[in-house]
Amino acid sequence: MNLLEGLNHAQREAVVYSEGPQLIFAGAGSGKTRVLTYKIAYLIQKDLFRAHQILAVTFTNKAAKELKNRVEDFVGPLGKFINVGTFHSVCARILREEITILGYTKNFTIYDTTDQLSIIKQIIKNENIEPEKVTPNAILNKISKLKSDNIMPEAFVARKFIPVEELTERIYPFYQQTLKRCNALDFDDLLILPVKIFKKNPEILAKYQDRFKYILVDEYQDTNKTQFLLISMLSGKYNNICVVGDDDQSIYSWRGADIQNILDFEQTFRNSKTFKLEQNYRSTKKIISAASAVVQNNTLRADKNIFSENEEGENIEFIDGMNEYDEATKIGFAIEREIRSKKLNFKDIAILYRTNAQSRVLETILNRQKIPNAIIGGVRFYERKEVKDIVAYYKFFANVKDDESFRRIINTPPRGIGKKTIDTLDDFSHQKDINLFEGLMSLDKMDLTARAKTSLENFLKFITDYQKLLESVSLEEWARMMIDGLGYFNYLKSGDTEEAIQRTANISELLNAISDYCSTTENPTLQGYLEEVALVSDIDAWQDQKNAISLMTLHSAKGLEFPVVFISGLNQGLLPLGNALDDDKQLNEERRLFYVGITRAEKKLYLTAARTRNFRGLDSLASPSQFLQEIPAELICNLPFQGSRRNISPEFEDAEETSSASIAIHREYVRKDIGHQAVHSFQKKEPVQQTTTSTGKVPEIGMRVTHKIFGTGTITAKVGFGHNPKLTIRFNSHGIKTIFGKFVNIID
DNA sequence: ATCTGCCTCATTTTT
DNA sequence: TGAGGCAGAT
Repeated sequence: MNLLEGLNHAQREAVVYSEGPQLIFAGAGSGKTRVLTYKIAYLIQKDLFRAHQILAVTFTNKAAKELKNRVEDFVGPLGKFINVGTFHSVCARILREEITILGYTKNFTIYDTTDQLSIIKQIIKNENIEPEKVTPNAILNKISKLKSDNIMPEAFVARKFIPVEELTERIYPFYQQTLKRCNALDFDDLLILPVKIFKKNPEILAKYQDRFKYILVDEYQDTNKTQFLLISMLSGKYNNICVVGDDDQSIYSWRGADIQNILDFEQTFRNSKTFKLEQNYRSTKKIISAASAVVQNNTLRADKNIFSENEEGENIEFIDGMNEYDEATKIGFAIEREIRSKKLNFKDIAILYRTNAQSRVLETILNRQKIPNAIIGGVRFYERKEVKDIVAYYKFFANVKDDESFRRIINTPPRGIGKKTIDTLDDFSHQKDINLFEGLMSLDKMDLTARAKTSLENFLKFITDYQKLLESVSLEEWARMMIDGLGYFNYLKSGDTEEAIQRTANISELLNAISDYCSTTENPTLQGYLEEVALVSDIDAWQDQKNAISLMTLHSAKGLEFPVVFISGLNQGLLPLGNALDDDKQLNEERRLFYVGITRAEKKLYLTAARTRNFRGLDSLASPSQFLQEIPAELICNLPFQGSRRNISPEFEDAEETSSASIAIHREYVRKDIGHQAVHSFQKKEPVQQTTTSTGKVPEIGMRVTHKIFGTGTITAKVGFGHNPKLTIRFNSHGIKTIFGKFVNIID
């Protein structure tokens, strides 16, 4: 088969070029994956490189798998020898071979964010550091940021009088030591340690330069400095590197991605050649026009002109809800209409949002409307308590130096080892600078009660027994036997409560996943399984064959496409997100995120917003996103809030009153789960009850009041004057609400 | 040692 | 709103 058929001119040029560094600017929907696949197949077919000499780095494991399969379609079984993976998984593979040179062992553990945070908190405690209103989270973010810039503790100097930096300077060295003592790596270590090894050991670098003679990197706009160093080192000898990306789709600067990597490519890699794919095959003309118009508002972007020769298409549709429930309900109705009129399947439709928290309301309402839906992300399977417990055991068996897992399992299920005993062990180990498990080995030297000692000895025996067992039975069998030996099912109260049933089911699910792993992997190991678990992304776990509406964040949607797309929550403060509002750089990134969202849509795009939203239990006014204005009016129907309504005007305040009252009523329905009808009647805009008559008194802070729905409460804040100011009220049984004065009665 | 309930606090996106 | 931390009860 001729590989070059079915490619346009620009795509063909990009595929065929193979004389050195190559940058492909690939606009959204321009056939990027196609070019990557064809290019790899071309390199192999033309015998320019052997399959195993090619390294392709993708953004998700799912994309890696797809790429591999598609290459195999062209070049046959040979294709499975190409090296494909995410930066993190490729690096993990390198480290499994080379890490001993840094003093770690090959069975290292990969720590997740919870583990990282826990370490920071312990350091703060152990070193008696006064956290002066800097959260552990802020420190962790700072450390991660440093690591993505390839700055290790010894190279970091804090700027004076910047508390986060000063604290980080103190904590970072301890943090890194702790990881090493635990034989554990965080996500950033996976990238930074190979760089460290390559720098110090040219012979090891040379080995990998010869192993990976041709390197391709997808989504290059989202690489950070460490990733850049990695690929420039690896490609340093043969200079065969091809990167693909789109600066307009850079959405990961918050985790260190540096858009400069792609913008500077031509200067950094000498004799490079740049290609541009500008024709979009995915979306209608109207969608592309809207996307271009929006992104044009950004500064600092490479010059490009994306166009579509597809049909004109339908207008973009704006939907306006009273509140987020109303917004979701209207999305549901629109989905039904789309499916009926265009004979679509549920899986042809996606709802995108800025934050995971938004999925809850959408899910509730869609379920009520009986629209099958699947949430990607949110509370992940491996984050659930029972699953984390068991996985912590597995992690500990794979690497007994893993103190974080040790802490988690030492008394779960409860075996009589309490806080005091653990503190003793902790102090002992900390003083001797050894792992908790090593400390446990010399428990005779500790000052403990006989009872505590026995409990610890039993635990130790359990561990050694099952360590031995692991050597004599298959991983799959062992995984189950270990859980049985623990009595974990009993601990879950083998029983009838809804919760226990769910948790037991999750453990079974976990065992299934292990069976799956064992039967699809050539040489299954505990450590290999754990690595897979640590590096799966939400999208990797997505079962796209299922016929359901997909709900996911805009970030997760990168690289995907759907005939019909809803972008929800187009409110100021949400998209763009709150603190991006006064920072131009961040605002640019939010806009790119919106751009990514728009360009996921093939045929029809809906943009939705709500007039009020509940934030942390507080109903508050929401104004439409500034991005809506950036879409040319002729491309969109029902654009609201035009003219004077942009700013909060008296007219607008009225709207708020009615809606906050209806929200209260609505929410009460939801609470009582009268649900279905409630939502529909809400839809029909039942007249709002203008209930209470004013008592004649002016509400003041500290007064007790009653409300028709929320009962009694106390006024804690007031905005405005007279009989009808905006009040913040702490209700006895409904928490804090913001309500207008005329809806409450003052108690004498 | 373990459990319960109250209080406080909050950035959001993910490997 | 909801998770996590902590004090006090069992």
